[in-house]
Amino acid sequence: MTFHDPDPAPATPRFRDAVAALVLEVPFGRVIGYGGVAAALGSPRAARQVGYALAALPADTAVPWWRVLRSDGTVAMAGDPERGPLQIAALRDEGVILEGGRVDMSRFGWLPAVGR
DNA sequence: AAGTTGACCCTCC
DNA sequence: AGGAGGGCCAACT
Repeated sequence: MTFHDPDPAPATPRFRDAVAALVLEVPFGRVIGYGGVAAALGSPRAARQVGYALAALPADTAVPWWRVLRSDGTVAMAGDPERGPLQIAALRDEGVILEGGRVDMSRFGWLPAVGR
């Protein structure tokens, strides 16, 4: 008997996949912070990596990347002429209120395994 | 293999 | 309240 790979090395970065999987679980009308995703993945300090993972998502991804906001509840790429307004519009379309370009994380914030 | 980058976060002035 | 700097971890060149 040969020792086949007990754990097939992920050809693709595992963190990105984990981020995508988690964000994919964010319900409609809810948002989560980069730090929240990072903490859920076990690396509360890897908030930047979360943003980086979302940036690497394909354009046709099913991952609701627009539901991921900064810790302050502001849109990370609000300065982006393309995805900026697009993300804001998507959030408003889901019923998420942006007061002064800022979302109340205490209200719309969602955490996995906690729900509320 | 080492250095640089980055859709962030926290602390200090 | 606003602005600047350093720290972090993972991926890329």
